[in-house]
Amino acid sequence: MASVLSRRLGKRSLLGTRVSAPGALAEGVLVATQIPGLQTDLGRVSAHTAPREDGSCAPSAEESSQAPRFPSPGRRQLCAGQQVLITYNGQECAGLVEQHNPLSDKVKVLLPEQGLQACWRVQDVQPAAVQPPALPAAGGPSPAEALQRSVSSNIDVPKRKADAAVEMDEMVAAMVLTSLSCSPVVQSPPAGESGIPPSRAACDPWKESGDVSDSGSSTTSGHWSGGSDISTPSPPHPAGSPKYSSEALSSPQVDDGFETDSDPFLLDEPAPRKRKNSVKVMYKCLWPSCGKVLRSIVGIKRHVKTQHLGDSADSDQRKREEDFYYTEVQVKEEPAPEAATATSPTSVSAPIIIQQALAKPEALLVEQPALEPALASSALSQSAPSSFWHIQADHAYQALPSIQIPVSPHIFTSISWATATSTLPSLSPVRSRSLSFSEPQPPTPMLKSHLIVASPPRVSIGTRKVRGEAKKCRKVYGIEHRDQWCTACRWKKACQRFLD
DNA sequence: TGTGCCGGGAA
DNA sequence: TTCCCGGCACA
Ligand SMILES: [Zn+2]
Repeated sequence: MASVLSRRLGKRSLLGTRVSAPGALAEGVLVATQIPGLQTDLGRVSAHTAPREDGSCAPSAEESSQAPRFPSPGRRQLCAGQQVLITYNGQECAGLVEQHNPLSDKVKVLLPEQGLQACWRVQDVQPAAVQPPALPAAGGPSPAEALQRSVSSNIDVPKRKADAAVEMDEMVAAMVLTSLSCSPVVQSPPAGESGIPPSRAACDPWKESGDVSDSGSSTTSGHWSGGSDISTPSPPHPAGSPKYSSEALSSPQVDDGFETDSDPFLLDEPAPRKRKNSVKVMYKCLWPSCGKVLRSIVGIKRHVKTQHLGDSADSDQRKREEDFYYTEVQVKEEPAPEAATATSPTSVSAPIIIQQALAKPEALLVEQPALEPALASSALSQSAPSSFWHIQADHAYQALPSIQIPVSPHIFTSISWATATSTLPSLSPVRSRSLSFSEPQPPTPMLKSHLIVASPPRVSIGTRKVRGEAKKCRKVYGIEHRDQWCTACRWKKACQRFLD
């Protein structure tokens, strides 16, 4: 377990890196992506900044552009997303390369400041990098530039080789083709291993991807509660491959704690929102050179469509394509390990309860954060696995209700990364929430609702508890010595002194 | 029939 | 909350 724990932690910290990775993928050449102004158009909804909280993807998201580091000295190859300066209206303005056609030597540049997009000849476009700091024409350094400059200095220059990027492209292309030819559901991770680091190769891609998003909410201790994934295909998200690799590149660390479980009950649950430690779902662009992270699915789709697939996304194919270029990532908004301290009202009310001592540490540390409040509290208060507390104090009877409850198996929840969402039926939504138990559970769905999982399975509602054969106070002391009975017995309640 | 205890009610 | 008891299930 310990290992799991540590792993989990690692994962957590990892989160950020991963997100920012995409940029890295591009081998540092191209990079960032959007410009604030531009984004407005694309769906500003996204809080590109959100991920930043953990310092993760700050740079990659937007303002930053590593264009300055653009290596290619010789022939100018502009990459999408690269920041350039062009002369517009006799003025130099910063722009973003959207597309570079080497054949015609035309560069499609987006001018966020002007809010337009146009084609320039390559000669007319110069990488922003070349510009001396003060250069930014008339008005002095454009805010965007300044920003970028400062930010870029912090960016970790990706170690990836160019060929890796190329492979990525191929992979992606293959991916897309594959996806178009067959149902995404059936897809299996393409042999895109080429771009995947060895460390990664050994791991189950799906798990990997799943974990990525889930930051510490899942637990490895569990098993696939779902047992047989009803939707075997679901985990394999179309975008799996691209994403996979991109993440791999950025974060060698492996995460296998991920579990998917297509429990029908949970499928449609707005899990992310409910998480105590609020896991934010973001959508990351998987385009090889783009690491854009948007908050809304619509935004990301639009981004992919407009930025990578071309605006003319009208064909059915196109529409689908975009789905393959983004993935859902989950960003932990704030680590809330303290959640463990939050106790359920019931447990609090019973001072006698000592369960903390027996509570599995990992349960508290690991799953707790992932649990939704209701679950969390219940699970917490009874984290001692199937054990009763024998309270010596006669008055323990009062506390009985809370302690006597056989501890129900821990319920861990984890969010598997999901790309497709319910809005994309064609892609077979893979969003799922998995539940795992610390103890083996019968495949039978014992959870009618995740909210009631804490209810002790042992005490079947409506059925009387089978009377134990152990002698109770009444028998032991006899009616004549009723004063020696335990309180419970005196009150005709379940004996507290002689537990079964 | 005795025992164990749930559910409910009175103080 | 504390205490008591009706009444049911079970042995
Ligand atoms: Zn007793």
